[in-house]
Formats: sequence, structure tokens, C-alpha cells
Amino acid sequence: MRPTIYDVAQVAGVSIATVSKVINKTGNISEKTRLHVKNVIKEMEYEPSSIASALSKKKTKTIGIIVPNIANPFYGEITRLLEQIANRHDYSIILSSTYNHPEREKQYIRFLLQKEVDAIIIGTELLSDQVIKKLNKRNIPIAKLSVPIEEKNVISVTTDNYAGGYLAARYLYENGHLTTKIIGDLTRQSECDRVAGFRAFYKEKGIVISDDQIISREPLFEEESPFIDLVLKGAEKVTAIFSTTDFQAVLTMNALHELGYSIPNDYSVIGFDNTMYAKLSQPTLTTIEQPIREMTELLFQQLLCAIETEEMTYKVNVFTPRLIERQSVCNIHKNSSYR
Amino acid sequence: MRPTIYDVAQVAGVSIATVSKVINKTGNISEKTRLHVKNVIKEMEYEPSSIASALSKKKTKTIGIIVPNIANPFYGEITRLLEQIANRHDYSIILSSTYNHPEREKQYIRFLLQKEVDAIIIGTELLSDQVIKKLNKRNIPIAKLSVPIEEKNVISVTTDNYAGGYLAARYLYENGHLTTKIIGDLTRQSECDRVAGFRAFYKEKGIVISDDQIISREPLFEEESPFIDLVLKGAEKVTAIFSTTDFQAVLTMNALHELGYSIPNDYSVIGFDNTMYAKLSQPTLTTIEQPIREMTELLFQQLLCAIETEEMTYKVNVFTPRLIERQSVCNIHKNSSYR
DNA sequence: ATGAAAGCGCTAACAG
DNA sequence: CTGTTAGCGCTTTCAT
Repeated sequence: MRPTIYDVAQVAGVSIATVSKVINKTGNISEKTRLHVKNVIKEMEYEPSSIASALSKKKTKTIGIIVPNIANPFYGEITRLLEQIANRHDYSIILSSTYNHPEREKQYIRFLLQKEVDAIIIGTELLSDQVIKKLNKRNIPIAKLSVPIEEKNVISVTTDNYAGGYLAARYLYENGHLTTKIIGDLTRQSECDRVAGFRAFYKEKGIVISDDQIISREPLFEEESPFIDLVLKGAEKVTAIFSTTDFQAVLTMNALHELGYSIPNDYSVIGFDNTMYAKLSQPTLTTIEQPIREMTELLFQQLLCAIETEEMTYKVNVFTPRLIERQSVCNIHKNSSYR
Repeated sequence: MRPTIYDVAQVAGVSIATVSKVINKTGNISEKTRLHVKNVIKEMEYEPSSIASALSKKKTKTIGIIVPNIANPFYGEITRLLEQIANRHDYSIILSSTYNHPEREKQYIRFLLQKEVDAIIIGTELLSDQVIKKLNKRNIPIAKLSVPIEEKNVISVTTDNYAGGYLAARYLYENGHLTTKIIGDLTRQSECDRVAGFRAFYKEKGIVISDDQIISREPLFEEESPFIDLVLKGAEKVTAIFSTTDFQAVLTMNALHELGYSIPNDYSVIGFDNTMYAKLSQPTLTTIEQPIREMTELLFQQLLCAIETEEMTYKVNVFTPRLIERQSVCNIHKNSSYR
């Protein structure tokens, strides 16, 4: 049977309070008993129960995180970093993918509430303000990836999506691409912003990107076959495709390859996020960088601060996107063989 | 403030025992009070504290999982599936990547012990028997991915690695590849087995693969540049490369591309696992399939059974690997342009 | 069918 | 510097 603090106390010949104090380095304990207790703990292989501790301290040292799909490398990387950082701080994380299912989303929130997580990180964009209000009533800090929101107790961390879209458009334009199409998940505000920035640039140049050049689609790896039919829909006269996430871009390139096209010779593709996939794909993917590591670090740090101080203000952090040039976009002027 | 079972009981005008019973559907409660209590719960937005419940039930409904690197898509997919399955059963999982760091591994085990997880899933291969013994002393069920082990309380789920390696070799051989090299992480027994099977086939054909045709390396995305130098080391006369995981294979192809080689024309590459990467890479990757979904499902089911019955036997499940033919291996006979 | 009360393992005053 | 004790929120006998 697992030893408890009582067992340790008994063997060490002290009270449980003393044991508790040496474990938590609180109060004043003489060096002698401290060492002695430590030894007993080691010998008995005693591990304090974090759940009992959580119950009395009312802090679980657990953070919940809700994302649309962990297969999306952007969320994959964020989660991975978060796990590392959290672990450094002795926190653990509970992860949930909701696949854009509102039911699942609510269900997960309740699940996290039951787990009494100290904070919740939200990467999905379905959650209504109502849910956030409900969380606020319980006074639990929230971090929102994606679109900022000025709400009590919520920390927003994002990249300037509009600027990023604008950047992508400018790069394509400078490389001679006048006809483009866009593939993204327009149920997400953040991706709409990217699209808006993209269109805005072209509009400035007198080029209007019509709605039927835009495909809205939740990127899913599993059901890619229907995507093959979609990817070129209405794209007869197009030379470049803007995929609003790297994940989507990789799926796009994959579909294009399956259709027998070559990238960037037949189609140029530009992504958004600058995840691992962008570097590993073939051709490597030109994309808009989000500084994932910095974002994650800042997010965690602010969250920690909110948890510990129990402060209740909101914070909005907007990072600046950057273009990462790789191989998936060709310069149409230099490429005479372009269709 | 978050309502407790006492608040609910008071508002509903019943005892906390009654409330507890309606929540857990235990004992006998009249339909009338049951409904009434349920209503009060809904109105108050009461969520039972799973940590308080865990303390008294001595079950946390949490499972710990330790893998070498979650960036490896094999573990990524397993984890994703596990999370889904676990969630269906109202379990949550705590994930940890150890990056083959023995210190981290031990530290994580202790962490999980403190979290009082109901079971531990181990994907790493460093953990000594000693650690498993220690876990057994606490009577906590263990599931081991990778190499089977016949130990009390541990469930092993694996693919026949030797057979898989053999299969890979046969396929390469049949496609005319007589000179090959191998890249894998030989600190892992499972990958050694794959290598052994691979070599065994070639040996049967009278071809000996010498040790210097084998590169042992932990697949890491971050530091790939040194890998570029390595990938072709001693491979002057080679036509095909066996990477013992898909992750490694993708990194290998990436390095090869950076060196200006084309796949499969300059080098054929075969992987192991059949993860998402295999389908998304360009060229798509010929690989040995592990039935990840089935493995994960079986693993969870057996683990659940062990948790609930508190039975203490061991189980060994070995799945059969299968070759998945894609584009990364060429037939050397048909390909006259081969170097 | 319902409730009283002991206990799960730990923390945090408070007393000594 | 050390120990006593009252919770933390819930489950579970055992009475009633």
C-alpha cells in the first residue's frame, strides 16, 4: 500500500505537520529533523498525494487546454511547448481536441471545471461569450489564442492576422501572381482576418478576389479525398493558392500532388504559422510565421501570474507576423514555363 | 464561489448523501427527489469536484503516458487516439515526453505517482525493470508499447518488429535493391529488432549488412543540420535506406532533398509505422504498418479492465505488421537511370 | 428511501 | 521549533 503522510510521521517519530512542513519548505524546521524526515521519506519511497494537497490548498496545478484539432501542427507545437513549460513549473496540462464540435466544447469545459483546473487555455473559436462569462463567475483565468477579446480575466495572445494575410498577398504579388485563390476555415475569426488582409492588399492593387475564389473548409486529415475535388474548384485561371494555415497548406499540396501537379511550377502555395510541417514538406513551404515559442512562453507566464496573484484584469498581446521564404512559391516572371 | 455538494443539499432540502447518490446513480433514491435534486444541480451550475471524489474513492480516473518524443508522429497519433478513447470513458490523460532522458523519465514517474494516476502507459524503453518493480509494489497497472515484457501487472502491446524489418528488406530486395543502409535509434530494443529482421532477410540472400552501414540516432527535428552530414555517411554504394520509423524516414528524405537528391530516383526510402506523415510526405512513403488504432484500442480496453478488476496478471499482445506500398521506393530494374 | 458521521491525505492556523 | 486540530468536498457504511 502506498504510504501516507501519517506513515512517514510515525516512522520519523514526528507529527504530520512537521512532515508537511519539510515537504513544502514552509514554517521553521530544525535542520536536524528536516534531514531526518527527508531520509525517512526517501527510504519509504513516499510521494505526497497531489490530489489530497489540491483539495486542501484549492489549487490543482493543472491547466486545461482546448484546441480544435491537435493534428494541426500549430496546436501540436503549442501543446508540446506548453507541456514542457508547465512541467518546469510543476504544472500538468489536460488537453482536449474538439474538432469544432460545439457540444464537445461545452462538454470539455464542464470536464475541466470538474477537474478544477487552475486555468483554461482556449484555442478554439466557437465558445460564446456566455461560456466565458460562466468561467468568469468561477473566477478562473482564461487564455485565448487567436482573436483577442477584452474581457475580464482573459489573456489574449495572438499574431496580427490581418497583417499576416497582407504580407502573404504582397509576397505573391511581388512574385507576379495576379490570380489567386484562398483556402481556409472561415468559421474561425482569425482566419477570416487573414483572408481580409490578403484581399485588402490585392484590392489596393486593383485586383478583386471574388468570393468563389475562396474555399472554406475545416482542415481534416482523415477525409482528404473529397478535398481533392475541392482544391481546384473555380481555380481555372489561378497561379497561386493562399492556405490560411500550414496544416491546410500541406493538405493542399498533397491534393495537388495527387492530381499530378507540381509545386511551385504548376501552382504556388503559401501557408501561415511556420510550423515544423513547413520545413519538412517537399517543396518546403513559404509561409507567414507566428512566433509560436514566444507566444507560448508569454501566455504561460501571464497565466501563472494570474493564477498566483488572483488578479482580474485582461491583457492583449499581439505579435507581429513575418514572411518566411522557402520553395513553394515561384517567381512567375523568371519562370517562362508557367502555365 | 464554486458551489459544493453542501450548497446543493441545502438548496434542495436534502442531505449531502442523497445528492451524492443521485450524482453517482448509486443507492436507492425516489424518482421524485432524484429529479428535484437534478434540477437544483442544473440551476446552480454545480459541477462535482473530481478531485474530492478521487480522494475518497481512491481512483483519479487519470492515466499517465510517457513517450520519448511527441513530435514523433507514431506517438502523436497514439496519444491523440488515447485522448479520444479516454475521454469517452471519462478518463483524462497526462502526457510526458522524456526525449530519452533517464532523469526526466524517473522524474515523470514520480510526478505521475504523486498525481495518483490509475495506470501508466510507457512508450519509452529506458525504464529499468527496477522502476517497473517499484510501480508494481504500488500495484498500479502498466501498459508497455514497444517490446513485450512478461511481468506481473504489465500489459504489452506491440507489433512484431522483427517480422516488420524482414518485410521491409524483402520488399527492397524484390525491387532490386542489393545495397542498403539503415538509420534508426539503436538505443531502443524495438528498433533493434526491426534492424535484426531486416538484416536477417538479406543474410538469407547472402548479403551481409555491415555495422558501418547502420546509423544509430535519436530522431530529433530540432537539430537536423548535423544529420545532413550523417545521412549518407558510408553510403557510397547504396541504393536504398531503411529508416526504422516514419519520423526518421521523413527526416531522412528531408536531408536527402536538401542535399539535392531526388527520391526515389537517387535513393529509395522505406519507413516503419505508417503514420500520417507517410501519406503526407512527398513522395509518399512506402512503409511498414503498425495497426495503431487497433493497438491503442486494445491497450486501453485491457488497461481499463486491469484498473477496474484490480487483477494482476500480465498480457502480451503482438500485432502483425503489413507493408504499405507507396512512392518512395523504386524498382531498380525498371529504372535504367538509376545511379 | 434518506441521513449522520467517519474518513480519504493533506494544509494551515493556532497553541504551546 | 513542533504538535493539535479543524477543515477541503466527496463517498460510503450504517442507522433510521
